[in-house]
Amino acid sequence: MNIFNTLQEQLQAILGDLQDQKVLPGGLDLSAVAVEPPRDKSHGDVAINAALVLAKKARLNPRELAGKIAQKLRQDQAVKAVDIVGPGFINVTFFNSFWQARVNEILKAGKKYGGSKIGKGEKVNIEYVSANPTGPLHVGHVRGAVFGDALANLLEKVGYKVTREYYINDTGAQIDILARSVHFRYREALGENIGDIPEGLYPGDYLKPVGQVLAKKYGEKFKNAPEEKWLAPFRDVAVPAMMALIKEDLGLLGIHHQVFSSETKMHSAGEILEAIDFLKEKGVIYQGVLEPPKGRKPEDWEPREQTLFRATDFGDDVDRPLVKSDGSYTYFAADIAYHYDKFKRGYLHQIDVLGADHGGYVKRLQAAVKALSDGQADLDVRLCQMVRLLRGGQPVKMGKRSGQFVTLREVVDEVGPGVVRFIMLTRKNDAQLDFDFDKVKEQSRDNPVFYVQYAHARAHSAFRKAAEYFPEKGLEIKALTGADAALLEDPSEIDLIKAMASWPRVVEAAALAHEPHRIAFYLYDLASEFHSLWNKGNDDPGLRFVIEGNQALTLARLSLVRALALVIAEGLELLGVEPLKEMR
RNA sequence: GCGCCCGUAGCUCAGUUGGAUAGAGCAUCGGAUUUCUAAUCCGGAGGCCGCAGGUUCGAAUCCUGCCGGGCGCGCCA
Repeated sequence: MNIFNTLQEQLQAILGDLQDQKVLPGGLDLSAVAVEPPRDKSHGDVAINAALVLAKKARLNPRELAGKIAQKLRQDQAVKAVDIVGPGFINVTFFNSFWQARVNEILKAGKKYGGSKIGKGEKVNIEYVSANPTGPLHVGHVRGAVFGDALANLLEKVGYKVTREYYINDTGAQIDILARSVHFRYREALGENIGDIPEGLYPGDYLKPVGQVLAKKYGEKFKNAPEEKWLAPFRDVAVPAMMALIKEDLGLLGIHHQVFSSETKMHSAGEILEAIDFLKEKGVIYQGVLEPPKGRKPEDWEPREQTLFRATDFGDDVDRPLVKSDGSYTYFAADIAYHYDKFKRGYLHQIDVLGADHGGYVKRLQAAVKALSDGQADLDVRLCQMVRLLRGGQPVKMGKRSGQFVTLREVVDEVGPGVVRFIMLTRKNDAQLDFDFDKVKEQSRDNPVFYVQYAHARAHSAFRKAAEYFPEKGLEIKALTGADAALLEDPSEIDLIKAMASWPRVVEAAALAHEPHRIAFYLYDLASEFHSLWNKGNDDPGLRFVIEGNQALTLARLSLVRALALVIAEGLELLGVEPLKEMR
């Protein structure tokens, strides 16, 4: 349960009563009324702004209105105090017993704790990675991959029906380059000395196996044949081979898409034509000439009449071309068809995760979705900024021309999947991120992954310790739910419970904002709260979790620790990180 | 020239979608270890939230204009 939502409902009922009693006018807009944790702990447990928000419309003094609301709030037995502070804030403080009851609630909810149904089972399509199938994934792809996957988890947690999708850009110039590169490897596999792979082609060794497959399949048939003979069949072998590589790479991070959509299919199945016809009927396609972009030297600019989508009607800056001068469709035309396809498959919520260099692409995509769905569907485009790879504070050099990227596999092999995933989510997606190999392997407070994992491991350490003293007593959740939570009296213990009580609210807010990094920050704060409590036990042995000879107190405290471990584990799993029970 | 993102402590960044006296970590200074794992904790110091206006009970957050940085700008994908 989300205590803030519960209180919000209570408050709405109170405001309804006040309206019935003509204290407040009817038909008030209550949407701005917020129930939230105050920043400052001295301001109680929950802050309510209702009086401030409503006073003007009700023509009342805010403090006076606050008094009327407060009076009703005080009738709740869990409420210890209701204070009216400053201009009219209502601060609610609960009895310890209210917080103590939360522990059992968390244990009973188990893995479901923090989940909700605000998604109402609605379908969401989240498209991420979508790297060109020309080679293995490199670091540049990792952030979007992790971000998209964590966001998918998060949306599922709050009750959306999520589809993880990958759009395969399996056509166009770079795929032809792939096929040509593979042709060299094919000749190599036939025993020819090919020397260096020419400039402009993909030089990577990962294409050698593809060459061998082709050699086995076609023998010498295409060895000296003209390109138009072999280009298509080589593409048909190379692309699936690259997709297999990519899926394998993603698997290293625990990422598995459910749907793979092909750009080629958009072209060949006439889906582009269908989408454009559909838009034509709506009158948003026309033949026209674009103005050259201002300010830049339009050296090779020639005015040209082309087929345009009236994107400016839907918030874009200029209308966008759909057909190239050679008569084929633009990438954008295929993308329109693809998003139309998603709409037809019933996705009214669509999310695209793209690199920040695609920022200029966002408006036209949203314009397209708006046009295609008559405004029924929404598209959120999340842009992931670059990751700077460092080693000991120094940038890792990557020869872009030689194709010597640091691969996803290399990164995962060196630091492990959990570390990669967590660190990628320690920044907002649109902020640049430093990834320092040395730092992320460090085992200190500097390193948020270890800090959080260590808290989880410490919790399990307490269970192990308890098992020494109370071997006969089950310490599993079932036994702990019978513990007497009233024994949890220390302010630090109550603080820890409060932190855990806000977990559902954090999950909900992170999901709605499409910001999984909030989970990482929350976990860090929660871990900090736990480490603090742990250390109190060092200073004052009476505050340790395991108290020899006092089984009741030990059980109560272990129930708290168990709840903590549950929340951290669930948070880590949302991020796709495996919680560790031991870190020695 | 236009559009999007960004500007918060010396450094790296949060800031609960408009709340109260702006918070963490690093670095710095001082303290806690016969430990349920000190891989941790407690405390001090550190701020014109880029600048200037505006909106209102209330602005780091919303609006406008500047300054500074990043990305992008017809037939690449």
